[in-house]
Amino acid sequence: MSGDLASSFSPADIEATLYQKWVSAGYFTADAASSKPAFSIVLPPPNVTGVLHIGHALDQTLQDCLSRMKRMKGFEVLWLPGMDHAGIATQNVVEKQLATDGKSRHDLGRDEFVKKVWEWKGESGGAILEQMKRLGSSVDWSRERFTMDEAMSNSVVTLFKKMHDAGLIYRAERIINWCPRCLTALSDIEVEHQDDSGEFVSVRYGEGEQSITVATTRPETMMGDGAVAVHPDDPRYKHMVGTSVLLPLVNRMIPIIADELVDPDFGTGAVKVTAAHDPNDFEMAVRHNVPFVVIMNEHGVMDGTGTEFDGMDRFEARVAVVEKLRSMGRIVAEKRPYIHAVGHCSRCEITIEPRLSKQWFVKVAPLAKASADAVRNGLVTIEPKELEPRYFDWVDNMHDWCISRQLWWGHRIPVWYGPNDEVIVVGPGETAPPDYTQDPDVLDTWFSSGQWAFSTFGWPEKTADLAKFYPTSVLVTGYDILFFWVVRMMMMSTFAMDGVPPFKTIMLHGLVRDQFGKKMSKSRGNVIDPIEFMDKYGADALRFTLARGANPGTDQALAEDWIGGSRNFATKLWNATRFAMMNGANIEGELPAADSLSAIDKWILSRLSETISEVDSLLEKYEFARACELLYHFAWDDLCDWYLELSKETFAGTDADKTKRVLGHVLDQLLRLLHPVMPFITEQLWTTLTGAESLVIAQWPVANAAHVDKASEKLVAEMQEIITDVRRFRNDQGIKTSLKIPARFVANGAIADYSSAMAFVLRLELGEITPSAKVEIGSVKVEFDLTGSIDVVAERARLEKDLAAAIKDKQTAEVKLNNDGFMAKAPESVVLEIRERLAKTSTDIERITAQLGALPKA
RNA sequence: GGGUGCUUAGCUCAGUGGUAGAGCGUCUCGUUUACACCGAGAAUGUCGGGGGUUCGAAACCCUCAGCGCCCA
Repeated sequence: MSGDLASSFSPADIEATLYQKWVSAGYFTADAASSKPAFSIVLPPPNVTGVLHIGHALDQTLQDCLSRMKRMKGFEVLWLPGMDHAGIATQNVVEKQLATDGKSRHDLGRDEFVKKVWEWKGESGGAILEQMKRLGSSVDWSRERFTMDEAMSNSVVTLFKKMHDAGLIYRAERIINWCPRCLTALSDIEVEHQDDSGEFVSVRYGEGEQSITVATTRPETMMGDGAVAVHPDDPRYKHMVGTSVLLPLVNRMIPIIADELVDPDFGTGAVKVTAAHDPNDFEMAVRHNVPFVVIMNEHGVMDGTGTEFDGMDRFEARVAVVEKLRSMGRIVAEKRPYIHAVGHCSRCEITIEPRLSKQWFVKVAPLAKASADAVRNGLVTIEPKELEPRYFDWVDNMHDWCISRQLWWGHRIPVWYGPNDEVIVVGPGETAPPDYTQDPDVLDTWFSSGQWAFSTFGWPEKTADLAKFYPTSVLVTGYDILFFWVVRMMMMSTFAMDGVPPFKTIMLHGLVRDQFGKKMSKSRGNVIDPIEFMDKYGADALRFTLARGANPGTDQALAEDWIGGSRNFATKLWNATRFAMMNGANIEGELPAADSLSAIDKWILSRLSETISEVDSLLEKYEFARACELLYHFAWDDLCDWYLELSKETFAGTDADKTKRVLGHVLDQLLRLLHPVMPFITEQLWTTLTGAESLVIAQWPVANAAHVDKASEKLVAEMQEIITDVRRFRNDQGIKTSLKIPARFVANGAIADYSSAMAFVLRLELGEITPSAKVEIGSVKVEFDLTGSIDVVAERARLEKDLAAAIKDKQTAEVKLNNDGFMAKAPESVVLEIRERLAKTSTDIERITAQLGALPKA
């Protein structure tokens, strides 16, 4: 049967074929009518413009691990894939394409442009989904969704109307984040704050007694000032509150107002109030009836001030205004560079301009409260729990959400305006009166992706999918989008689904960083391309590395060397399975009864049983890293380095049937356990070993408690100690590993039965000998007949090192046992353990001392 | 400024009260018929500093220092 496995493992030879096999067999297709319990995950939809990056690879590896494990556990698993239409990002891509022909979207017109975007999507969009297949993601392709699909659109319009009717959507004139390049409003989360180098200028307003100095980073907006504000308790300005000062450049009188919002310790303690161009100023203006003076157009160009600055870009104007003020002697102080946080468009990086405009908003307070309560009441669990405070911090302090975008690519706002300013929301299947016109804007992308957990199941129709798979079992995503997407999913789902949140658990993982823990970025040149590494090392190696690094909620560093290490692990599995099969490992019939097995067989079954229960419980707790670590060491250390080695003597003999069966069982179970993390290689090995159809639909291992055998574990631990010590002796003595040494075991009890197994591993020739050297471990003595004399210096060094270690251990134990407090208060088991340690070290010291004394003088 | 983490072997990180661990790297030896993508052996840590609690602290508390992230 081993002929079925190539002599070396080549991932590229099996991956694509196996994936195709799984998809064709329909293993990933969920059945809503199934009687099995449901386990569902919706894939956080990647942008249609995106390519697979290492973060996706991590995210999907973890989701696939869970999906595959649950499938093996007998759940009806649905992992639903799809993509996000990514409004601004996608529109930008297509606009850029048009620009190469010197065209803008306006040259095409709205309908033509949207058609163009769809064309682009058909040709180049969604490359990422093909790349997912490389990873082995077990998603249900028959249910692939796109946030701009008609069904999604139906959901979006229905929910918009429902929210509007509930008073949760309103239209208002507010200061919003405006991108002067994308020419659209943005929500708070689409703005990235960076520390920029700017300037901080103090300008004197007014004349003589009636003057006040304001400090600002945005002098160019002063022509839009409607007031100057001070803190009500500020003694410097108290007498001026209620009076007016002259606003330079435009020569307008503006009032001095008092507002708590002003920080008297900041700058001069007096700030200009530019109601139409700053969110804080806007708030103050509303409180004090300060007029809104608009001085800039949508492109960020000065407009309507009636000064020479009209027509200048905002940054040009900033310089020019300060220059003019300086010539007028009105600049009191200047500070450059002044480092402060400035908002940038997350899509094009241009500086955001706060802009007064009429937009649609979601009133988030009641939604956010329901979302917070769902977690507080335990309806939804956040894993790891340490990230809960971050979640609460966010949902408890949320601003209303601006959802209208001045774009063409997206779900059009289902609002129509009548000739006399009537406003109606047109739901699915409804039509607006003929003389009405639709709002030209589209909805924020998050408004549709926020519905992903139920719109994908066919809501608002009462579908079988919805009934079976909502709420989803777990959401797996990076903590970096907790506030972007997760919170929106929570809010919209909980509202739409009558209080049932979209998932039972939110499992948050960290970011993948470079080998030094630095953020990956194009400019640093430290970006790891998952495709490149899958080509080089195989998908399983990449997946194993990522899963092994995935400690809950924390970032992980990733280096090519470590992926190489996982590839080595895959190769190890391959070779071990090949070797096992060459030796007749099989799964025929029942496992032999425990009392008929050797201690070595019983030991590996015991270790297997422990590994199964630990790995299972760790995976259920989303402890991927620790689960992988256990599997790695069970496979490499216990199975390969010890069990296979210790079994070689048995395989060389005539009574190997039971061991062949045990080995077959252990491999069978191990491959099942590893399958969720390393689906390809395990499938190949397991189907070869068992001849069964597929590991994808095989059963998840269940620990057999009866196999746990502490006595055998202790015995094998003793054997390991003996073997290690003899190896060290051989090594210190410079005896070639290939050289067989005549030797004899002097041992009593169970350990004596395994002399030949140990001798095989150690390359000792057992027989009656005249000993010329020995190694003693506890009560076991291994004597050797070395033809020449031994290297006394090396042997003395070895023994002295052991002696020193034993003396040190003995002292630590003595100190504890002589400590009255310890004896009085430490639990009995601990005291017992220390006593045993003392006894062991004492005999060790005696024995080693005697051995040292018996050594010939150098 | 508000919040929240982190500091353990050369690097990246596990380790929630009982003799300090892993992977990668390093050194020595090795063509032992699964595997050199391997095997065997070895070296390496006042667990950031200081104080405290405790019979016992890498772990719990206080404090200082340094680094990071999120939000403003």
